[in-house]
Amino acid sequence: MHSDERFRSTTNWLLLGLAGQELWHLWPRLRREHLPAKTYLERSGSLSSKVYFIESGVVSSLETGDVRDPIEVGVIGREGLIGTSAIADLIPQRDSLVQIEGQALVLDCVQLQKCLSASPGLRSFLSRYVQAQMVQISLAASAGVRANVQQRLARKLLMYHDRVGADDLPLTHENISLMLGVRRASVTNAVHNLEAECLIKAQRGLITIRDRAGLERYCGRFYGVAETRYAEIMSDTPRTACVE
Amino acid sequence: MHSDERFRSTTNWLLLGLAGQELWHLWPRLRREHLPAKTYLERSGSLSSKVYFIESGVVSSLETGDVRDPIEVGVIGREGLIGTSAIADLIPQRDSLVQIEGQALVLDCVQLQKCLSASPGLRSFLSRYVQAQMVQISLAASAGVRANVQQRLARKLLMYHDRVGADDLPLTHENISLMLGVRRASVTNAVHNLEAECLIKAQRGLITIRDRAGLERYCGRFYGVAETRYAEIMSDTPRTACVE
DNA sequence: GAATCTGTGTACGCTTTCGTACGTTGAAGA
DNA sequence: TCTTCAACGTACGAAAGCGTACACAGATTC
Repeated sequence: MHSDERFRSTTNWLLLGLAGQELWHLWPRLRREHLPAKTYLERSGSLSSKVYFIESGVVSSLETGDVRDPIEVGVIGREGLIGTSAIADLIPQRDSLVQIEGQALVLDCVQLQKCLSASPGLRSFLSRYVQAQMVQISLAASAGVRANVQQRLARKLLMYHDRVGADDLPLTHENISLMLGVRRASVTNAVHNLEAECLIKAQRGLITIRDRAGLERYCGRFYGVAETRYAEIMSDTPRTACVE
Repeated sequence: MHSDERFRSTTNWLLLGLAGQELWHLWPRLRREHLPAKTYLERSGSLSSKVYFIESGVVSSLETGDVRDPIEVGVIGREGLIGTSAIADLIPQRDSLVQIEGQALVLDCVQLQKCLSASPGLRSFLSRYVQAQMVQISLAASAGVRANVQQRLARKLLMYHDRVGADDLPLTHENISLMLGVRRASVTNAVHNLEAECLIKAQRGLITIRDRAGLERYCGRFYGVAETRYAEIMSDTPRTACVE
């Protein structure tokens, strides 16, 4: 089973976190797929047939509201999956757009449903992930109202940094401005400010993280909570562990 | 079974939407409880032991982030329940504060878990409700970034109006300002503007809806989407119905 | 090498909202 | 009736961000 072991390696945290039994059901049905930048993995309101366990790259979850002016309410990478709506047997409620290319292990929705029925453990695990996503969206709402543009930029960069696992983030100001829901010029300005504090370095279409700790300090209370809660929620000590 | 029928009446939409079988499991374990204003039904990070199927009144879901300056990311009334985190066997991730008093049918979390295990239909039904909540939070994030104070006020009033089912909303400017994350003076101003357009009438601690359609128009794209999607999600035609 | 396009720098007046502060009024308690 | 207090009205300078516009530079295409 040596080659099998190699085959079964992944960088997706959810799959890594699954206990043997659940993974066994799932694994044979997964297919690896490349995720090119600027492609949609799902669109709000359109039936999607696949679920993506992200292994690398970054996908943003966009609230389109009434279609125009979408904003980024979530960021998903190797710690998560695209297609949570399929868990509840629903069509997607948000757009999922690949921001930074990568790859994913892909599962057919029908197969997912089968696995969920067969494995209560998987269902409860993914339910917890859904809650983790709610936390992220919720904190995005909070930051959107209370944080200024610089802080929101810093927050976004940190979230991307977490998921890319490298200091170079291929992002344009234009791109960022659309996600944050601000002017492109405001982003340029904010980037300059962060650069002036030596927290990042900006080149054409590329932002490099220079001082992560500094960025976190800059961001203050708007970064960290979601990450801590993700760890808590996805750790194998749910509710019952909190009871005395 | 005449008296039994009477006993089993409720105004909670979720319970009303449950098919007979699922409701039978649930009903004997429900106890009616009064929800006084300004009380917390659950707090982020603290173990909660109950789930509330709201029958009347309004509860707001607050993202506390790092504790100070909470903001309202969701509004729950007779169409929903408090305690979605318990479905995934997790502790609450947000605060739930009773804004307008009412009553609820209350279920113990342990009982809920039993019912969920016994009834897959219930589980899938409540999973869908969780998705509906995500939609609401997501749209709150969108509105928080893109809408101005007046629009956000209008949105909030409409959401409360939906849930109260009457035109009188007992809300103070102070109260609203905390939820929207703006100055109290900004709310006073926004209230005046809506009043000037004869959309509402404001008295001390009370806002009366005068022209709901007008409010919706004023609010534009920031109201309606969540409500439509709630209906879609909770209707008994999930995914499969969308496949040709 | 020229043309073109995408990404970035920058500026200016304008609007919204903020921070702060103080005055007024309605309602409830003494 | 008087007091007290929560709720509301209002004001003013400051700051953040917007809309718009135009110029420039690196990269790509022809």
